Amino acid sequence: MDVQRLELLRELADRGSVTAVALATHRTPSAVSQQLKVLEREAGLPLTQRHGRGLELTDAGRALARSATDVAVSLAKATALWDEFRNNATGEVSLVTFPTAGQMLLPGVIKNLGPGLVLNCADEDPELSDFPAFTAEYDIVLAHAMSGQLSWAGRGLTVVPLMTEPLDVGLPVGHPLADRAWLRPSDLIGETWIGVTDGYPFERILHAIEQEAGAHLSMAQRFADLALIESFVIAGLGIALVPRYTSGGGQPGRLVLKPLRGIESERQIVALMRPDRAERLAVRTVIEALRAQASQVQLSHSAK
Amino acid sequence: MDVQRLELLRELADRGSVTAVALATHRTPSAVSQQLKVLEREAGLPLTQRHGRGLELTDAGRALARSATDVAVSLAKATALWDEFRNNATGEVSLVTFPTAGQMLLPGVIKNLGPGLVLNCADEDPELSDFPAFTAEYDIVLAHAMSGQLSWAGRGLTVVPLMTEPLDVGLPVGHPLADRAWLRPSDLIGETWIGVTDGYPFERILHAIEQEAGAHLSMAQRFADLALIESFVIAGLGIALVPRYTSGGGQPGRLVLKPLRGIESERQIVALMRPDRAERLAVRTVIEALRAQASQVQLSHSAK
DNA sequence: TGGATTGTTTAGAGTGGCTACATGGACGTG
DNA sequence: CACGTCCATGTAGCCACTCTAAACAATCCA
Repeated sequence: MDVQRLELLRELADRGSVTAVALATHRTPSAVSQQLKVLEREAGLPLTQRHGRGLELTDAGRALARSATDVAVSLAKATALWDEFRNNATGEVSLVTFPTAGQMLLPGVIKNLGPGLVLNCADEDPELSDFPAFTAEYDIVLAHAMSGQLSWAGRGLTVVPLMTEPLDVGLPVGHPLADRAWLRPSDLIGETWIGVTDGYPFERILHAIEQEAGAHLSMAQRFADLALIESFVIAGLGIALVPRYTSGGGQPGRLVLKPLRGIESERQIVALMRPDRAERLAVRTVIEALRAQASQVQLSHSAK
Repeated sequence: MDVQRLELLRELADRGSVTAVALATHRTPSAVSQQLKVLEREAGLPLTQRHGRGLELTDAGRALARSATDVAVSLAKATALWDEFRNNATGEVSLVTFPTAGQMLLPGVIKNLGPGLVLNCADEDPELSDFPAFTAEYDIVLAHAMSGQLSWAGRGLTVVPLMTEPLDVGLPVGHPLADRAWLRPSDLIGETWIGVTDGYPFERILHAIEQEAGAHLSMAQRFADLALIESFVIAGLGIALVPRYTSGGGQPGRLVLKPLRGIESERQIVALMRPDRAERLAVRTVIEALRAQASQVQLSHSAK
């Protein structure tokens, strides 16, 4: 049972097509196909079956792919170990983030990384994105979800919580509610809202507000981009739910944030990784830096 | 980091010399040496160092070898998984035993194994043997030790307890103590003893008897072979400590066994394995058969 | 039906690990 | 102290394995 072949099977489980695996592993589809065939002959039972013009795993194939993850993890632990012996946390680490988390965390993280450790970042619109799917492509995936809503459970991914960020109600300066210390769901009925795009995690909170207050919120607009939402709020076109630490960056002093009481209103920001990648020393170093930066952000806000 | 090379390092840790590794892996020493060199270059730090005319591992090498075990284990789990899918517990399993355990367990085990599963057994005199060392050569090592005396701890081996066997006092028919239901250490002072060879596990019990009774036991002979000891006891030349389930096989009815009270007098029989080998389906099947046979032996004795 | 996409086959080329043999230290013994 | 032995390591060449390239087959969609 060759490890490389097992790895190929695992990639197939993650990516779903021979061509995708070939692309990801810098091989031709032919090579992948041949190796899978050899693996199947060794196993003595079919691991894949044709489905349309594509290929899918059998139950045996899926089970084997899952155990291939364990192999990859222990192998990654071994290489991490010898990286520690050389204390050599170098290499490239790739990361995707959704915009606000990137703006809040990444500059500080990159400044604090030692030489030889290169962090390649990209951002991806969270609106329609399936965060776990990105773990095939990137070492670290920054994701967010409402607390208690574990949208990435059960896929065998490593999840590292980085921080929880309160979601406040954003108001324009001079708004009637702007001199309150905090707001309750019932205060918010009758206001015009700038909402988020369907499927966006915040939506759940808005529903909770409606439920708690026993009335519907009138949703004037729906946007995905936070800066856009804020500019609407500042312009007096409505109020909106905004994350506390990442709002008002562009136009400070013109947006008032009020905490919500009566319902839990916060999002959790986590790092998602394939378990084997999570073991790499370079990756672990970046994760540590992310956690440090996150707690620093939280600290500096609670100090104010 | 190639798995095969890691495996070679692990073998080196277990066997201590390049030549031994080469012999065990059906390669020439040259091939082993070359691969270790490649591994060292990949690691970027020395993993071995010369010691006399031989070779020994550095700290880094040892650490890496240890993590190589984890890799081997997860790999073995993977192959066991697909053996389960084919429910194909076939192959060869090698086993060493000390004589009495073999006589007690192996015939029944071999009879109950399915076709295609070949169990190759050997016996090894336990007198001078370092049981853990045999795990390099055999898949399963049957070992015994006094309860509470874990002579094989801390080597990263898998230990499966099979049974605990009481050690009784063996007496010739007609001996003055032979009509007692059980014996205490103080009863045994003044008797002539047939002892075991130095270093044999039973010795500890004899010391415990001396300690408890506050007197020395007179040790007439010291033998390693149990059948020899028994024949001396039957001939009236002394009394001896004998394992309850495996004694009297040759000459039934001429040896009387009496349980000891007042000190714990039993040995524990266990199976020792390298953790990766323990995961193989064929090995696990044999272990299951051993446990079943062991509990059957215990049951049939307690029924009498 | 024709083009696009996806997996598989075949033949050929390159790489990497193995064997065989030779070399060079380290130990023990006469 | 020289000799044989034991052990690890170089060197050259061979073989096996896995990759690429290109043709092929099957399916989907327009």
